[in-house]
Amino acid sequence: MARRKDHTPEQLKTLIRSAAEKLIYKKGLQGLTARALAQEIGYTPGTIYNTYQDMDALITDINYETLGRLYQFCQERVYDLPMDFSKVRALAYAYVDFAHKNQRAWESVFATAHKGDKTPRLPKDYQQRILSLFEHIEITLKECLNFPSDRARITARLMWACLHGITVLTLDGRLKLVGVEEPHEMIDDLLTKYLHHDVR
Amino acid sequence: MARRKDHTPEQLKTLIRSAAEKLIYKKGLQGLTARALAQEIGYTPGTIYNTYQDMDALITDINYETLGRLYQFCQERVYDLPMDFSKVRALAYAYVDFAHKNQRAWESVFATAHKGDKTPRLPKDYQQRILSLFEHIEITLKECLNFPSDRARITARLMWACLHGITVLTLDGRLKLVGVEEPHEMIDDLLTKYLHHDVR
DNA sequence: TAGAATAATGAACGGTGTTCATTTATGGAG
DNA sequence: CTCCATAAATGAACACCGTTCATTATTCTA
Repeated sequence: MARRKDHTPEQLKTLIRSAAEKLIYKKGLQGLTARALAQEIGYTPGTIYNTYQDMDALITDINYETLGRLYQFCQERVYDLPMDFSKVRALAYAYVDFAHKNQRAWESVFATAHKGDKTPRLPKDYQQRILSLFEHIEITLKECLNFPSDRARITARLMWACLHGITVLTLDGRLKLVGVEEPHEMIDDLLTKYLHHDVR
Repeated sequence: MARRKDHTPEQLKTLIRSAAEKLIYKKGLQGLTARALAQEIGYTPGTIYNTYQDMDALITDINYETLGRLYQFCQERVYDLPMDFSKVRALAYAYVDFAHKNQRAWESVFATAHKGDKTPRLPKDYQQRILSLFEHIEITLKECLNFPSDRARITARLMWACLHGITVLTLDGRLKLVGVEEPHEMIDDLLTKYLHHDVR
């Protein structure tokens, strides 16, 4: 068949993306193959390549979507909280909670693909979305803990790195062996000591 | 041909492993394929499967080796340092420095393989080697900063998580965009605030 | 020296991403 | 209403991937 026009190009793109997200949710990145995806949406593999240049572009698109959801998730968790330390903590909790609730999608974002040597420069929108996450922490530090701008910048990045490490280690089933405590406890420990150093 | 016996089984295992490490060093995990590896050592793919059950077992073995090198690297960096904060800091530096010097190998260790759902329980030796790393930090905290045992345990894990996060974010070329400062600076910032909170 | 044991092979299977000539349904023009 | 240009979907094909295993060639043993 050809030109079925069951879907407009945009509908098709959405269809592909949501089917791909479903596959990642169920089986992880490994489960996302062109053929499985095609089967899922009732098309053949070739069709996917009319919409996305390659599977990598699709994955990047999904990761972009995931970053957006992460951002929104963090926003909703903290927007109505008082402007004090509890808001900073809630923001940190939100990050690891999102990762745990969306494990496979989150792993996909940070999977070290590194196909060959080419560092695949990410699209500008994608970069901007990452920056937004940093800015959110940065602003929160300024507003809630009265951090000066430069200090907030540095701290935001360090905080993110630590959160990221905590998340990786608590998510990765292989490392369960280290007896990691609940991530929230680790965050409490980190924040009360690291941040209060400045605050007091 | 058959039974060439150019190499004893052990020689062959070493040959395979070092050739595989070379491939990972040059091209990353993506570059390590059974066929490329066979070519590298002058055998055919089938031969590899006489030595290793599958490619995963080979990778696990290499990662085990890498963990050993990491441990030794950290030891050598700190063993002759005075028993104070500078030793703790040197240990943290050692971790990120090793990761940067052995980028591809380090990535291989922490690559979220997750083939399917099966969490591939790691060999006992492998687990022990990870534990050794934690213990090294733990002991250092006790000896250099007079941490009580339980506090050292918790702090060692948190410290490792943060180091890990810092390493990931500074290594991943895709995330260069966040303007991460030198990892040493981040570590200084983290340690002086987080650890000194207890020390003072 | 004959035969058993074993190391290495390489063809084959089912999987992957990707390309592209071909086919086919459709929207518009005559 | 018919025809055709256009666009959409196909599916066969290519070059890879990990893995298996009957076969082959070599060495060791008796």
